Amino acid sequence: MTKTLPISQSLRSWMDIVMHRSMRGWMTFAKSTGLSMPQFSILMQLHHKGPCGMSEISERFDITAAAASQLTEKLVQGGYIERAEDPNDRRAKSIQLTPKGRELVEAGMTERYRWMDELVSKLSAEDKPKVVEALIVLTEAAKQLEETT
Amino acid sequence: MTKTLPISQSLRSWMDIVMHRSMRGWMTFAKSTGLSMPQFSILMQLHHKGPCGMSEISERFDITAAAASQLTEKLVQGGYIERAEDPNDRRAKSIQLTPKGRELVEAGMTERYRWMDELVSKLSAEDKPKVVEALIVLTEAAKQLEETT
DNA sequence: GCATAAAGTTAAGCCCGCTTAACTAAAAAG
DNA sequence: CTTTTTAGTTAAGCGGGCTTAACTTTATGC
Repeated sequence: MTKTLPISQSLRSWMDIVMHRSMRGWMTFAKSTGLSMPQFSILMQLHHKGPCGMSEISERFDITAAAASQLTEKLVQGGYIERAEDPNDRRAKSIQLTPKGRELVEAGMTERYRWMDELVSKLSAEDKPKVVEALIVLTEAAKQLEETT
Repeated sequence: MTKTLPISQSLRSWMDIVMHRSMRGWMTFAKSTGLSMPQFSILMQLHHKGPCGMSEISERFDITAAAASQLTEKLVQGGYIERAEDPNDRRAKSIQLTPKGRELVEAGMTERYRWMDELVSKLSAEDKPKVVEALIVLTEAAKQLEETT
């Protein structure tokens, strides 16, 4: 009867606990840097997807071009990103992280990873390989889903 | 040499992809409700931890009592929460979700769960039991970690 | 080549979250 | 019973994000 405890339920439990934890950690870190969440989110986006133009920022975050421009301006003045001219289209600007920006993002990730490492340390030796296997499967599935979206 | 692909790395990959996805989903939903993120976060907190007083809000979100008071005031006016007097301590107010508030939170969760269900549908029949097992192990470990913190 | 569209920027104005400071009311301490 | 502490509210003011509107500059369509 409980042979296969519903998989979706186990996923939900896991995600609930993890999201709660990570979300708070993320916001706390963002606040500690003195950056607002929108600003921090832009840095994260640049880290994940690499350099991009203004228009992509406004699309991604669903804000007007004006808002994107103003947000990035503050990040430029903070020294976290730089605006370069796109040689192919001189209207466009290529936005990318500066070393300082990259450093900050990585510090945030490190913080998040610390919790994960503590989590791993709670696992028994025999559980670990199983967990690794499952995580790889899940990650693969998630990537597939990203592509189709 | 690659016998045990580092477990922490597989966890990180998984978390990276999942956080990115969920975070965006969460903010998008919050925005669609017309509530700000701080407001929405308070509703989520109430849902997870149940009714609480003002002081707990300000502690949790690391804001002053004044800020907490103003934020909740807006949620009260929106009809999402209600402030009741604590009979034991007439200074204190017990804040809790109204049906409307609960509905909204649950709609948000449903949205998040939809993605997970799609994910599950990508898994092969033979992978599922393994994944369930691993998730249970991970959830257990995470709970242990919560307690000690 | 000229009109139109596209990529960004700038400024004015709005709402919001947050803080400090001054306050009310109830509980605890003495 | 008075003093002090605790829980919460209110108001003034700051800075931030966002929007609209007006503008500049570069690319494209015909």
